[in-house]
Parts: sequence; structure tokens; C-alpha cells
Amino acid sequence: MEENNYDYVAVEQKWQDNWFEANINVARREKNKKFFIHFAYPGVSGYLHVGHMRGFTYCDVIARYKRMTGYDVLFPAGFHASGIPSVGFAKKVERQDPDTIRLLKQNGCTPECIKRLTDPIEVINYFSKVYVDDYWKRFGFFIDYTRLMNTISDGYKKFIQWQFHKLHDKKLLIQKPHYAPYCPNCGPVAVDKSETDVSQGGSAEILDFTVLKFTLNDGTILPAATLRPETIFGVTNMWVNPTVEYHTALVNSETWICSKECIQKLSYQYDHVKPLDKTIIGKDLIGKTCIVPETNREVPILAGVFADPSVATGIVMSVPAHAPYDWIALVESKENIEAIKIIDVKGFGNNPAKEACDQLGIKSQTETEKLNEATDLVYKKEFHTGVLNGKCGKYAGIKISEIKDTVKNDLIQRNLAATMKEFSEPVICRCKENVVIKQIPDQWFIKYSDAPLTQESKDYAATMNIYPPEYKDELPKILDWFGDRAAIRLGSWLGTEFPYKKDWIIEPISDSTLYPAYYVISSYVNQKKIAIPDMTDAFFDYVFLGIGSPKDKIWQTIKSDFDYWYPVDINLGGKEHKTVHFPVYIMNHVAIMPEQKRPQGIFVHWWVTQKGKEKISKSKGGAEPIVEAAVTYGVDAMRLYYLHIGSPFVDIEWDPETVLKYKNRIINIWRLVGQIALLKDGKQENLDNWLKSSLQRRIKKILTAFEALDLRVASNEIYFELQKDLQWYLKRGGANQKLLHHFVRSWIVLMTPITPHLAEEFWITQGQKQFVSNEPYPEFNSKDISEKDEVGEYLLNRVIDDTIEIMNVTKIAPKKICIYTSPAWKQKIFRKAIASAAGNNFNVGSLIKETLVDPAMKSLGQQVSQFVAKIAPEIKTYSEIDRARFMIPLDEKKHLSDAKTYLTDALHCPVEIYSADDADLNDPAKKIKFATPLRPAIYIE
RNA sequence: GCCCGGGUGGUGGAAUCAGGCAGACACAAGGGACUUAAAAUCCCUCGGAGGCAACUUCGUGCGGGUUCAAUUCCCGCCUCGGGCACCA
Repeated sequence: MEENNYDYVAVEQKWQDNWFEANINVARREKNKKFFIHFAYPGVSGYLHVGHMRGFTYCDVIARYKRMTGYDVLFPAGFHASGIPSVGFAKKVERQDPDTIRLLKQNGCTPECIKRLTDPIEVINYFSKVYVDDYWKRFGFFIDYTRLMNTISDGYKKFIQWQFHKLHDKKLLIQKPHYAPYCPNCGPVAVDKSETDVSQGGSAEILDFTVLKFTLNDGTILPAATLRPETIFGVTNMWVNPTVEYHTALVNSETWICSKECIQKLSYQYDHVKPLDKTIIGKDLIGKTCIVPETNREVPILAGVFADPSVATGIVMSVPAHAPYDWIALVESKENIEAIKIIDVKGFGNNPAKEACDQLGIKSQTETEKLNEATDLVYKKEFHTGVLNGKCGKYAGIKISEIKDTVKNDLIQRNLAATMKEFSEPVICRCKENVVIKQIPDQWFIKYSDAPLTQESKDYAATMNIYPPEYKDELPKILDWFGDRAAIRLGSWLGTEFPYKKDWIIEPISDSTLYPAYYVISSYVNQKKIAIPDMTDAFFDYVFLGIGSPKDKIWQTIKSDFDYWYPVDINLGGKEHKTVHFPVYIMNHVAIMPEQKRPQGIFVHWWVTQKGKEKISKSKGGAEPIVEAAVTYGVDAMRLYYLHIGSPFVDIEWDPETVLKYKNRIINIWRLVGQIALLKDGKQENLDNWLKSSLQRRIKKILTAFEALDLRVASNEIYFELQKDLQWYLKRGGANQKLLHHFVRSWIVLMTPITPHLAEEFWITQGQKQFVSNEPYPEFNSKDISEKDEVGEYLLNRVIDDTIEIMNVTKIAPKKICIYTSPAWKQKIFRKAIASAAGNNFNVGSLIKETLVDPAMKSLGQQVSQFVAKIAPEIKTYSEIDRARFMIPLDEKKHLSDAKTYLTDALHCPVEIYSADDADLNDPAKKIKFATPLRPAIYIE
């Protein structure tokens, strides 16, 4: 290896080959002290990009640190294969989606390979291999690859069925109606932002409308849908669209008039909806009247062109005092109807809707943008600060924010209203059909709302190690908020069959809650030491819960493994898991696992984004493929980048130029270490002691940081501060080969968890034969601490800084520089002052008096009082570290004199060093009086 | 709407948990050294204003408050982002 030519690609490859050949990554039980860490397993349905490697890297660094500090480390990994993503990917390949095909070709996928990927199982197999070979091994991760597993394997399915049997036993599986997106052609669909199933409307929300039953004279229901049921008290009229043909239907035993679209939608949500033949054009309804439920007032039906048949029921109730749309429509209708104000709210008068319209200058129903703004304004204000007034019967005096659901539930209970679910925007299936919301009357849920389970989970979470701490505060709130989760789904997706309903499949969040436990078993499954049929409920009961007796010797072996490794010490995942995966992970463990097997810690990391905080994506150009990036930057540079560029708890912006800087830094460290060997050996006691001491300080800080999983601080100390220390030492003329050798050896070991390839390569240059990855991590050695020399170098630095500052301000080109350290009497007073400041009883007057008791001081009278007055405000601001520094006895003159050569070099000018106590002084400019401890006076000639 | 997290130099971001020198560490920029040149490397400057001696002064989204002391704590705003349940 050439000194200036660090071929990282070859180095990385070499060490990965060596490591994995030696099975260094396989978890072993040796030290009777274990650490179990894993990352939330990724879905396997596409290539990953550089952003994904961030969390994986954190995990590997922590695992490597732990194994070097005396732990048996279990760091397994697996693949989340259940759900629809792989099915979606296979579908794309099948329909020859151009982007997908291009992507596969770019990544070296052959035509035969592409053909195979029309099968979701092949998609999973293909990407599982890519992740392992091209990503994880390529990054040098010490994952125990003998335990790889996925969530659709036969063994895993047995495990999940056991889990659901347990949930059922504990009465945590319940049935109740559920509403889910549904395509009349394709069945259940997922509405999500990635739009796997749908071609439009991926970010739609499901809105919960209240349908109020207004009645016509003949008893027919005119259903109006609203999100504000409490405004029923302010209804003055109805709006129907005069040009729309309304349909009728028998809903339960009532006849409803509403839009055709509404009947279609309701037929999926209600049990008994029977369309009738009778239709009626909107204009024929106009002029009729209907009865308002609850208040029983009679109100007219008017023409409103904005009533959209595709939204909710197609019929709108009018509350002109509180809805800007209604107000403007009423004005335009020229009807003589008075608005009814039912909400008192600060900042508005008798008609909030009118006032908001006037404020924005709205004149017509067609000004939808402004009308939306006005609606928003009125609604927000009323929701937060509004109170129902005397016109609202028994609800009078109650805040809007508290009453909404009460009114709704009361009306429903008295059959005056119903509910209707509706998307906030149109959702179109891939097959072009409109997606509807379908009721599933007896959906199975996991009962996360269960009060004892929630409470126990909150109590338990409070005892966990959670990074960042903010998330720990958030968790109880999330656990409270977390409601029942629909756990199964009918349709074409992968997963475990639900044991209590044939053909239904357990959904992918619910099958990923206890899975780290399965890593203990997957090792034996992969080695075929246990057969799938033997993995019965009794087996899992025995291994996990200690119930029953072993049917086989292997059961005992597995149980002993489980008892050794479990629980998980750190589960690491991205911030997207905060509100979904981690809560169910905790709750399922609390529900099913014994207390001593519950998770110990969670580490949440944020994302890698593109410039401008956008989520990284291929289309926006930020998604550098991992394999190419590894070649461009080097794996160690990327690992260091992830650790150092920002705290784990902020989003970082991917910036190729910055990554290149880290690459250069690695190469620079390589060169720097290479140069050391060429130095001519030499000793300088002060300086050598300083380097030794400094190294120990760094080690202490690094260990503290790693223990707190503060990876950023650890990496900063290792790659920046230690390098700075070494450079300072060399610049100062340090050349103690034995010491340098010790320093470099320690440095290499310190680097190992973060840049392991570089470290291994360094290690052999030090004549070592074993893996540095197996070395013990350095420990703090207090014997090497030399406070005197630390303070000495601090003093030296300060003198140089001050001198340069003076030269800059005065623009003097120096011929000679004189440095005067402070007299002994000043040092004495200073220490005394510091001591009393530390004891919190610092007082200028008493200090002067006490000092002057000493006859030697008395002769200096004036000077003493001036000095004390001057240092007083300064001393008050000192931190503990600052104060400690002044208490260390140091011969300032001697330390500076020892460094005279360096001072002369650094300041490019001859330097003379005096103590103010010296008999023979050269002080032409009378600068000496400025000298204070650790702050010598300086005179520039 | 509900829950949560942010707002600090030209930039990414430290310090916020526990009030105590704001801007660590880096990037970019400018100046200098070295070099035939470039790259790399090294040195210096780098929030604003002022300053010819070891400084002064203003400054952490806005408005108040507590305190000897507030980026940090409290109250009220503005604003950006995330999550919200069948995507994982």
C-alpha cells in the first residue's frame, strides 16, 4: 500500500472477505454478558438508497462498540416481506412498467431475472439477496447472517399464529364493524401516499360525516351530510342542486332522497340499502319545506348550484350565520331569510359568516378559494373559542371543541342522524374504478385501546432506555392515543393466515411486533435443527414463556439461547416508526411476554433528506444507489458521514460534496499516520505528558459518549479532536516515537467501530496479525493525566492567540516580542479569590482586607486593591473547569521557556520570556502591570 | 381537528434535558504559504457594529414574564415540518 494512495475499494473488499470467512460476525455465547441489538427490518420490494444506510450504520457501530467492550453481541437482521409492496412490485414488472424495468436493468438484472420477478416471492428472494450482498456486507456490518429470516417463511408463520392465539387467550382480539377502502372490481385496496394500489388520491383521508335526517311532508328523508352537527340549531334552509336528478332508496325502513352517487356509496356502508325507481329533479324539490330534526322547525328548500352530487349525500343544510358558503348563497338567492346565530365567539358579532365574507370581499358563490379561506377562519375561531348560545337547548353554554361528538351521538341514538364515511378527495383504483369505503361488519381488531394493557405499557415504557429522551416523553401520549387496530385483511397480499377466519391474512404491522424473539429460533430453523411441524404452540410456550416441558432436547437448547439473549437491548428504527411500530412492539411484549423479556431500549433516528428537507426520492435526484456511492466515496467515509454530519435526531441533507470531504479526511488520516514513522525520535517532557494526558481525556469523553449512544460526539472526538491533538503535538515539535506508537495504536482501536476497514488496514501496518475488530476498546487511564501540562499548553495557546490579536489590531510588524508572566502575589490573590468564588462567598472588600493583613502585601497596597477590583467580575463568570485550571500549580515562565523554539517559529520573531518577579527586567512600555495568572503581559516591539 | 417536533451566521448544524462565556465541529467564502501550473496540504480571517494593546457593544422567529443571569424556564403569538391507524 502506497503511503499516499489509499485504495479503499480494495481494502474494504479484503477485510470483508477476511471477516466473514472467519465468521467474526456470528453471535457466540462466551462472556456471560450479552447485548442484543437490531434495526426495524426493512420491507423488501425495491432497491434502497444512501438514505436508508443511516440507521443500519448506527446499529453496526453500536454493535461493534459493544463487542469491543466485553459483550457477546447478537445483531441479527431479517426482511419484512408481508403486505402488498412485493405484490405491487411484481405487478409492475408484469405490466412492464417502464420505470421499473429500467431500474432493474440499470442494476444489472438480466432479462431472465426480470421475468422471474413477476412472482412476488421471487421479488422477495431477489431483494433479500441484494440487501445482504450489496448493502449490508458491503458496509461491513457484523450482522449474524446465519439468522436471516423473513415474515412469510413457514416457521415465522407458525410463530405469528402462536402470537395470535396468545392475544386471543388474553381477550385482546375483538370484533366490531370497520370501514375500509374498497374497489368494487379489485376488492380491498390500500390508500397510501406511495399509491401502490390506487392511481389517484393516495393522500386522501377518510372523513366522518354526520348525516342529519330532515323530513319532507310525506315522511321522506332528505339527508344532509355535515362535519358540524352542532350547527343543526342554526339551520335556516336546505340547498339542492336544481339541475341534478336525485334518486330514492329504501334505507333500512326509511325512504331517502339523495344523489345517485350517494346511494351507491351508502350501499357499501349500510346493511340495508335498496335503490328505488323513483327519481326527482332538483328543481322540483325547490319551494318545498322540510322539518329540521331535533328543533322541529320547518325550513324551505332552496336552489344551490354548489351542492355537488358526488360529495356526501348531494344535499346540503344551510347555516348562514356560521358557514360563509351558505351565507353567500343565501344573499344571492335574494330570499328574505334571517340567519340564526347559535355560537358566541370573541371577535365576531351577530353573523360570523357574513363578517368573514365582508372582510375578504366575497361577493359570489364562485369565489371558492376565498370562501374556503373564510370557512377555515370562522371554523377555527369557533372551534377553539366558541360557545353554543341559548338557542341550543340543553347544549347551551358548552364549548364547541367539547360538544361536537356529544351532539352527534345523541342524534344518532335517537335515530335523527346517521354517519357516513367519505374520502376527502376522489380515490381512483389502478383499474380506473372509484374506490369506495366499505363496511366490514365483523372485522377483527387487536384491542390496543384496552385500558389495563395501555396503562401497563405506559408504566413499562417509563423504565426503558429511549433515545432521544424527547421520544420517551412522547410515548405515553402515543400509547394513550393508540386505538384498536384492524389486524386482518382479505385480498391478495402476503402474510400469515389468521387462525380465526379462513382466507383472511394478518396485516403487516400486526405480524411485526414480537419478531426479535424469532431471531433466536431462525438460527435453528436455518440449520434445519428444528422441523417446521415441530414448532407448535407448545414449543413457543415452552421457549418463550417457560410453560410445559420440552418435547425434544433441541427445545431446551433453544430455550437456553432465548433466555441468554432476550430481551432486546436496542431496537433501532427511523422516525416513521414512532407512532406505529414502536407502540405495538411495546404493547405486544407487555401483553404476551414475561416481564423480564420486555424490550430494554429503543433508538429512533431521523431521515436523510434532499436539499430543502424533501424526503429523498429518485425523481428528485437525491437517491444515489448504494453500490455506486460505496465506490465513489468509500464505505468508511459514508459511515463517518452518517455519524458525524448531524445528531441522529435531526434530518440530514444528503450532500455529495460533503461526503467527499469525509473521504478526504480519511485519506488525510492515512497520510498523517504514515508521516509519523519518518520522524526522528526526540523527547520533550512537558509536551509528551500533554499528549498522553490529552489522549486519556479524549478516551474518557469517547467512552462516556458511546455509553450514552451519543455517536456524534464520539465520532467528533475520534476523527477531529484526536487528529487536532496529534497535529498540535507534531507542530510543537513532538517526536517521541514510543509515545506516538502508543497514541496511534489507541487511536486505531478507537476508530474501529466507525471506520473498521481503515482501522484493520492501519492495524497491520502496526505489525499486528489479529483483527483489530476483536481488540478490547481502550479504557480510561487516570495515571496518564497531567493537569500541569494541560494547563501549560493552554497557557501557550492563549499567549499565541493574544499576541496575534494584538498584531492584527495594531498592524505592527514585530521585531521582538516580550512576554511577562504574572508575579507571585497576583497568583496568590487569584487563587484565594477563586477559592472563595467556588464557595459562593466572594466579596471584593473582604478579600482586599484579608489580603492586606499580610505585611508583604501591605507594601503593595494600591496595586492589590486595583487588581482585586479588576478580576472580580471576571472570576464570577468562571465555570468550574476554568476555576480548576487556575488552582493547578504551574511555573508559567518555565513552561513558556521550554516552548521558546516553538513560540519563535509560530510568531516568526524572537521571543523573550520574563517573570514579573525577575530582578532583571526589560519592560520599556510598562506592560508588566497587565499580567495576570495564565494571561501574561505581552510587549511587541 | 388531534398528537408531536422545529425556527440559532452565507450553509449543515452545536449548546436547550439540568438557566451560567451562544455559534462547537464542519462546509462554503476570502487572504496567504507551498507548487512551473493545478489539485492536495498547511496557516490566517470568517454573525453585525466599533476599536492602533491584550477589548467594547448588539445579536438565538415575534411580544411579554421570572432571574444577578434566558437560545434554555413560564405565558401569549407567528411560522415550518412530521404522524394520524388497511403503506411499512
